[in-house]
Amino acid sequence: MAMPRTNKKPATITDVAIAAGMSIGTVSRYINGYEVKPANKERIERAIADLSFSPNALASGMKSADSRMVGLLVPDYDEFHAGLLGNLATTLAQEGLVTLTYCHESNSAVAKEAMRFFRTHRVRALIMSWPDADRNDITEMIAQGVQIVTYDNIIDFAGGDRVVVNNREASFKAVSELIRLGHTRIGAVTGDLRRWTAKERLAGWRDAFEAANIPAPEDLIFPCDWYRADGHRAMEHFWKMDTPPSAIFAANYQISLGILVFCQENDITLPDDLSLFSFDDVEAFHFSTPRVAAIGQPVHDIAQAIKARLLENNKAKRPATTPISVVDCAVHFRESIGPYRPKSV
Amino acid sequence: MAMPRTNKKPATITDVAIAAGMSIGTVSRYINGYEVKPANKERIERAIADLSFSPNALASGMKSADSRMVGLLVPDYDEFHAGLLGNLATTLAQEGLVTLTYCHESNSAVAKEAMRFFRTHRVRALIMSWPDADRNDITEMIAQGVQIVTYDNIIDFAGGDRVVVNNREASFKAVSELIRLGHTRIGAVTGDLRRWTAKERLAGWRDAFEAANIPAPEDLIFPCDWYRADGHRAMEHFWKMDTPPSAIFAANYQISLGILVFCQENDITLPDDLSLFSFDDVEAFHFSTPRVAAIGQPVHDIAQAIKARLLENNKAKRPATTPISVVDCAVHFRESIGPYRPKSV
DNA sequence: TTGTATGCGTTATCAA
DNA sequence: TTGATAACGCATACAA
Repeated sequence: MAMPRTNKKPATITDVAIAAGMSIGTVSRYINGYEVKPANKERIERAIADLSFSPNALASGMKSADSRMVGLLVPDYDEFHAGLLGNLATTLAQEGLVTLTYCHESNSAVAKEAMRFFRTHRVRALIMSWPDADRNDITEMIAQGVQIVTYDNIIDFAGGDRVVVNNREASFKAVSELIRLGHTRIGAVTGDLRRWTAKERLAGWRDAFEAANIPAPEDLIFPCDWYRADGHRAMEHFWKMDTPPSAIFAANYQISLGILVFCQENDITLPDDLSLFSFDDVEAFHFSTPRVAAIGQPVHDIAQAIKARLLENNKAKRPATTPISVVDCAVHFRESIGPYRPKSV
Repeated sequence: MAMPRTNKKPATITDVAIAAGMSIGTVSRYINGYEVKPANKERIERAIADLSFSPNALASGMKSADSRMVGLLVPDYDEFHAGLLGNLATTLAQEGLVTLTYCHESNSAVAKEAMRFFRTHRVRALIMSWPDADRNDITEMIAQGVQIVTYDNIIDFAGGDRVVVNNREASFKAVSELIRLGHTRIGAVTGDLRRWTAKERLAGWRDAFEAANIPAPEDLIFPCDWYRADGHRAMEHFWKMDTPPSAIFAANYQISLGILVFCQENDITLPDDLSLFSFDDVEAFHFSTPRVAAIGQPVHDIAQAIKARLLENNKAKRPATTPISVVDCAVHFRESIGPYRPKSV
């Protein structure tokens, strides 16, 4: 029922002090966990309950010049980033930290606006996956003591922390398994090769061939963007080749979904006609037939690593021992990969 | 590189005023969009750029008693809620509003903490899906002028706005289609029947039978919780029956996934052995074989409806014309449903 | 159109 | 251990 808004103003610390019959200093100290006389403590607690007082985080943040907020800037609210956000927000809340989110959609203007937003809100730290971030914004924030943590991205500015997964090694394992299964024509749908992650994942693909002493099929590298349409386009391209790949390594899950769509449309059966290994493990891969082999990024561990960085740097005020944390991925072999079999014509 | 944090303090509005050679009042007005002399405007703009000043949202929010933050309290960061968050955060950002998130995990203690959190941060509005919310918290917040919007949930307190989807009607359509296909033994895996949404969806199931003049098979109602395990348990139960259902209506996607798992495990083929219609449409349903028929909640529209509520109530300061917005779901018929065929023994 | 001055709810510094 | 008081950065009422 939309009733006229009453706007009873929230009780302030002064109200509490008056109700409890003491100075606001004492109340403030109680709230912040300093020692007060047990008798006073009780009276304060009762006053707080009576007035249903809750401290004003804005005022406290303004005075103490610490907002206790951290920003999270993601390209997208896909399954991975939603999971990251969830884990991060929850774990940071336990430390009394708030998470502000912004989604840049790979759009510079939006990202710029996001930076403005985070600066305006005086976030104490900024966690982001945005390689094109404006250098001026970043350096300005760092100069002001904002901790910058980049996730799975390399930006070479001074003062930032980095958390990454072992992209290269995990990719190596996946592709090596394909090679072990007898595949040599293994396509790589790389994602955006201007990005560090894409480069690393492709490097893992190369490593696998090198380790197996097989020349890497450079003609099967398909550079593109990160989306479904790219996976689909890659398949269109591959399937027109004289010797198409017998297996594919896809650099993220959206690309893989695009590949799956193409396979559906063209009656390509996994793993008989094609083996597929994907970076990123999503729910859809568990319910497709066959289930898709995938490299899972451990969202929980990543969130913990980021948190550790934040606390370490803020609590101890000392430089991190190492500026980069590496988190290991899980590699799941599933039914979408199978032994190489020569193409029946 | 972890360098010693410099902590250069951010420029304040006073700094800007000095640099521009005028009073902070003028600068403040410029920032807030009031008219200033063009000449002054230029000087202010330059000063702001030189100092790379960004206004302190905490201070401004404190002064104006409006944090411009809204809270979002969700049970989970699943595909649906992640989508909602994304849409909401993006659309609200366009209005200069910040979204704070908290996930209660259906846990009272966590939810309680979330309420404390939102009150402390003086959110101007709270969007939530939490039927067990503490009445005292709610009424206190409403009294203080916080707008409460419940999503797809009914809490009967005065002063709240509600946004819901047409659960009952959409369910009716889905089940009617199953009946049209010849099914009469249609199971209902209901989710938590203490919840309004669950009741509504079950009511839609009943409506369909009534409209078809068929007695509803009450023995096929399986009350449970909302998770994968519940869908699995439901199937275990059904499959032991003398006359098991030939079709199933599942009240959310997690339940459906549990059902899919059971079918995989027991070689139950969709739609030959069983038809499945699910509430909630997720990516996994598009990539399973067969694709799962589902009712999609239009996350974008829901976010817009919520936004409309927020703006309406805050801009015009008048009561909403109606306290409840209904958003229509899309009903997708897909290959997981097929004509009834008598069970071959 | 602009300047001045007050106060928002806290924390922190200083004496007591 | 506590009380009084000065900031914190900004918006705004009022005066000019």
